[in-house]
Amino acid sequence: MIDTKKVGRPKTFDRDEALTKAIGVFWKQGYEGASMKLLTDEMGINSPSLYAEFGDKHGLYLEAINSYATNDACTPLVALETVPDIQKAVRAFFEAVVDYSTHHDSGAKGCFLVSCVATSAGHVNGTAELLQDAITSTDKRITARFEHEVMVGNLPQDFPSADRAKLMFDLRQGMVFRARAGFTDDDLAGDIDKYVSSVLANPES
Amino acid sequence: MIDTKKVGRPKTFDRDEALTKAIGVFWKQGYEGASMKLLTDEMGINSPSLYAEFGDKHGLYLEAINSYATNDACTPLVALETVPDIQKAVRAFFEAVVDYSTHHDSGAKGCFLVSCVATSAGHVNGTAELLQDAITSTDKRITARFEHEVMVGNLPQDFPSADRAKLMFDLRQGMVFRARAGFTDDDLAGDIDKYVSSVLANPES
DNA sequence: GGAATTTTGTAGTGATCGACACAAAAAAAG
DNA sequence: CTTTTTTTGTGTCGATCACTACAAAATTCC
Repeated sequence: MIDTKKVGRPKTFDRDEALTKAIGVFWKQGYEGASMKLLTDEMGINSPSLYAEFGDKHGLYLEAINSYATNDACTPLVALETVPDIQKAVRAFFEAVVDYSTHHDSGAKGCFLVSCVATSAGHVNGTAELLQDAITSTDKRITARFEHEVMVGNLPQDFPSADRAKLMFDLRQGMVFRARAGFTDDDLAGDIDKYVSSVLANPES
Repeated sequence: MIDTKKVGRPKTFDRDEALTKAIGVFWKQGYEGASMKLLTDEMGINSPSLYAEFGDKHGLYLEAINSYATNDACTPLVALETVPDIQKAVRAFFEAVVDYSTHHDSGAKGCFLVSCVATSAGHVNGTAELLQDAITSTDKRITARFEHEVMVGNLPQDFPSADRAKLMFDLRQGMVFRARAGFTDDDLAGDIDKYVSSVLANPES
């Protein structure tokens, strides 16, 4: 019953597709730099449709952040959580980060949260809170994977899961920052080996 | 002969002070979010003075980036380069990062380059290049300090100076990102110990 | 088929954007 | 004191900003 018929003229756009397009515009242009004209042109709808669907530009922005945080931003996390071997899993995480920060479909470089939302956290209502949530939940998901590996004996008992999770996520911000500045996937790929080693290194006595 | 008398009505503002104020506005609001009204109000000058001094908004922005890159952004680097003991030097670097990303005079959080310029790198001419330069030169300065310590025997001969420099700088981006999202100095200070250890850890066999 | 409902596209709204024209003001030069 | 030079403050430019009023179009309901 998903595509239930409704009274009235049917919409000519898909909500999620339009939201995805909006993310790309915000990502490239920033919040204020993403004008309504740029947004509606890229989303393929007229502005009255946008306002009827998302309220206003600010509402669209918050929805874009939520959508990104629960989709795009998660692909490296999914890689980390699904690859069986922990060493390969951490590698897969960084590889996914490098890949989408240099080759995203929208053409934008870096990370939407780091390269756009972080800026708006200084002055756009509600964005700092969403950022904090995204960071905290990511820390926890990475930590959970490490703790699981400790429990099954693939990482030492004294492995500091929470600390290394933060280290791993913070290293990611550095990589996507470089990607935003114009470094290529080849530039960044060279760092992955060392970063995997540092993340999984045995705790020093 | 610095304060040489010149013909004509004297300026009522100091160029560097005005530029510092402008950095604060861009940092908090982003490039497009920093309107001429916000800028001139904060800088304490009228717009014709701003245009006479900096050309236009874009010119002011590029000068702000250069000024920041050669002043504020360098205080952690100076700490790293001046503290004799390498362990304490790396710690001082991170402590400086935490301090100014959570308590900058302007009231802005995070890092101007990461939280504002990185966003504009997607669409404002000339900014991506300045970012790349800042990243590359910082990598080199950190590397130089490590190489020196290797030479004098305070770090092992096989210490991967360039790799650890990148790791250290990338970790920094993660910390300032957290600061921008609203994490406090206390939140971030707890990570410093572990990050120093990871940066200076002996290479694994 | 006609009424009801919803979305569409057109064409704007006042407000604010970045940028500037112009003349008064304030200094040195002659 | 007059001239020259430079900066100041006021006022405003056309363009673009986010946003919306309105009527035609497209569907279901009865």
